[in-house]
Amino acid sequence: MLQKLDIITLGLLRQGPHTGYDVRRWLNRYGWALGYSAQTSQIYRQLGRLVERGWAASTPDPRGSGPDAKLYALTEDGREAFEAWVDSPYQPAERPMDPDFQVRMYFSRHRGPATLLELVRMELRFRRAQHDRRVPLDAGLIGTGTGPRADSGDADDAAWALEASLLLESRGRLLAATLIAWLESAEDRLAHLAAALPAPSPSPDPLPDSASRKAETR
Amino acid sequence: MLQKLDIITLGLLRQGPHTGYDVRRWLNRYGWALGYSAQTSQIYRQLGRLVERGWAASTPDPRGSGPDAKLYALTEDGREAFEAWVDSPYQPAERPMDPDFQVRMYFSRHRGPATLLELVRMELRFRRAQHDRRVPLDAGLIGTGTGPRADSGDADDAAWALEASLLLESRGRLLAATLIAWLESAEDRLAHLAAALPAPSPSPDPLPDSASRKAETR
DNA sequence: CCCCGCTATTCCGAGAGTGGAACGGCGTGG
DNA sequence: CCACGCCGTTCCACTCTCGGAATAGCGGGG
Repeated sequence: MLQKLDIITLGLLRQGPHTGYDVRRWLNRYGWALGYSAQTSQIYRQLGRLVERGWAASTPDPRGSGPDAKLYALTEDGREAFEAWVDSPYQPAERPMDPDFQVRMYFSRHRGPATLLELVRMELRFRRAQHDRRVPLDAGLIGTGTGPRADSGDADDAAWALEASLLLESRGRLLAATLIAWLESAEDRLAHLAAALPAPSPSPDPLPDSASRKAETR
Repeated sequence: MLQKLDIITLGLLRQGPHTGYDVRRWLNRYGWALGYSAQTSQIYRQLGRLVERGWAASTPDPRGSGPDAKLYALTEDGREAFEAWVDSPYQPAERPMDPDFQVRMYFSRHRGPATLLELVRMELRFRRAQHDRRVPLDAGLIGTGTGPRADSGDADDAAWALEASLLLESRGRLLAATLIAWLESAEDRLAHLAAALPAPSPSPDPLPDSASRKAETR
């Protein structure tokens, strides 16, 4: 199975040849929107893996300063593997905040609104069902039966512990509700767009180039 | 350094002896509030690690059905290691949705509101700063300069790609804003509670027992 | 003049996590 | 009676990820 970093590297290389450093810069800057980040070492390892699998090839690219850069470009196999992934079935992740969905959405967008609409709908269905299944935390705190409590502190402590847990639980519920709300509005938007332009076609877009360098948002 | 699962197992065992299955059940049920989940195999491995380090000891506990269960209990060293972690400095994670904060909050709650208040404030400061540093995604899509664009599709495609990216970006911003809002309200709440009860004291609380079994919320 | 930050890549050990599968006995509902 | 779900543990082969350090040359600011 293809991992997140597989997709990200393939997806970025699909837009044209890039160096490991380009990928790193892109991730440091925009990774937040995907909820993903990666160590430098990992990125280069990943690019190495792509070459091993024959999905990318690197050509040396001399730079004015420092060591030569390696420009990685997708091979035909790589392109095929990537497109095969886009067509592969999507299974929403258990953890709602995992990058899976965002990665899928970002790197499937060249297929047009209809594809994304389907994706969003699948995610929405899954998250709604998941949301309904949630068991309140306090049940885990209070306990409903058998075990005779060992040594519960005074009532104040128990009350405080419950309070704290409920606070934390509210975080989860709030974020889940927000996520669902966003999915709903995205569904709306995409439905309109899909109706407007029915024909999809692939097109590349660039990574941030060195001209717009500055802070790497670390 | 202690990992999340280290903390979770230590924190749960601190409340009294439990089997690997108990931990698994707890995680499946309530892990969502922490944004964390783990494979069964991993839990047992983790418990084994605790024993290796001398932080827990297991005693066989014959059950009516199936194989004997192993009841894991914290040792004195384990308790110390756990409390040392509670006192250790907290460094917010890069990725806002990583379980780090929630784990910290949940398993520090026995220290009382003041501790959590400090924790929440640290997290809040960090997330606000991070939020301000975000670079809009479209800058990464449009590109500002040097590289001559290879073959950009027609304007429609570019417009659509931007549209899709902005949609995804709005998800990130919305969730970040929601998270910050929650942190603010939590700060409020904790400030009140801390003012009300100044004296902290540790107290245990139970895992969900078998009486309240039912669905494991998968 | 010196230090810092940016570009750019490489290497490595350790262990965390994935994604199953296997086994067995009990109780329950159909 | 049979199937299924619950309880409970174990094992495995990877693969991914973490974290840090090392190297190097250039340019700019103080």
